[in-house]
Amino acid sequence: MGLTKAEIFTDKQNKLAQMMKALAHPARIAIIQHLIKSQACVCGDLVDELGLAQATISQHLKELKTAGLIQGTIEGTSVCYCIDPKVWKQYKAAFEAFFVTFENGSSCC
Amino acid sequence: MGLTKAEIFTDKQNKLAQMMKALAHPARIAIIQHLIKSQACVCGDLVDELGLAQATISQHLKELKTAGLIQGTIEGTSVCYCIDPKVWKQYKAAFEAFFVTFENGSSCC
DNA sequence: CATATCAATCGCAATATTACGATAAACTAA
DNA sequence: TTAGTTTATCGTAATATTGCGATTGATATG
Repeated sequence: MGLTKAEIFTDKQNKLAQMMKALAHPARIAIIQHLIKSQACVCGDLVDELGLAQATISQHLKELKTAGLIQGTIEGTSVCYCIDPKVWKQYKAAFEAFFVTFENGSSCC
Repeated sequence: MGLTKAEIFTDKQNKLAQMMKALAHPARIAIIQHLIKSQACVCGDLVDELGLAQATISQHLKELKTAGLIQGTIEGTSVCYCIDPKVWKQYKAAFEAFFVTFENGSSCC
């Protein structure tokens, strides 16, 4: 079916899965890392950095924007992207909260 | 195309994206959480807990097993699943390492 | 042995994702 | 205005994911 049955899961489960999904592609990881590395705002040189077509990059940027992880401000003809620190912290906290639920456990089988 | 161009990204980027993907579905999140909650190993009652068909649960379990996050040992007619603490720690470390790359930053645009 | 139970796998249908060329929209500069 | 630059969007093709019914294989139990 390809259609996730979101209604049978909790809001938290759906949201966490959505967060994971936003980062579940190497291109989006690479975009985030590039935005972080180049301290200042980075515009369209992502196309040169990664080996993907402009349309593809734009699509990934859109997904990251929809996820809230990045912001884009128009600057002349180009657009300036950067991480949204607030959302970043939320992601970080959500991931930490998830991973902390299983600590120092030993496998039982 | 639907085919990720893995060869243009680094190993780390591909691996991290793969990890995210393994958890990028509410059913898999729910499975993990259920395994954690019920301290002891839980076998086939996942089908009763979540509202998904047996075949679907089995498929998600397989993906989690492929990701290394869970182990399954046969116990009579049923199978006993639990988290692999070693891999869990690796995931935790990888996610932390990723999120720590952007700290106390302020949005620049 | 026959039957019941549990989990994995197969096969299929519906939908989602990834990628890209082509085009459009917005702005700059000449 | 015209041409050039940059990014978004559209349309399309290839592939992946999700979900489930049906079947299979393995192991109990009568």
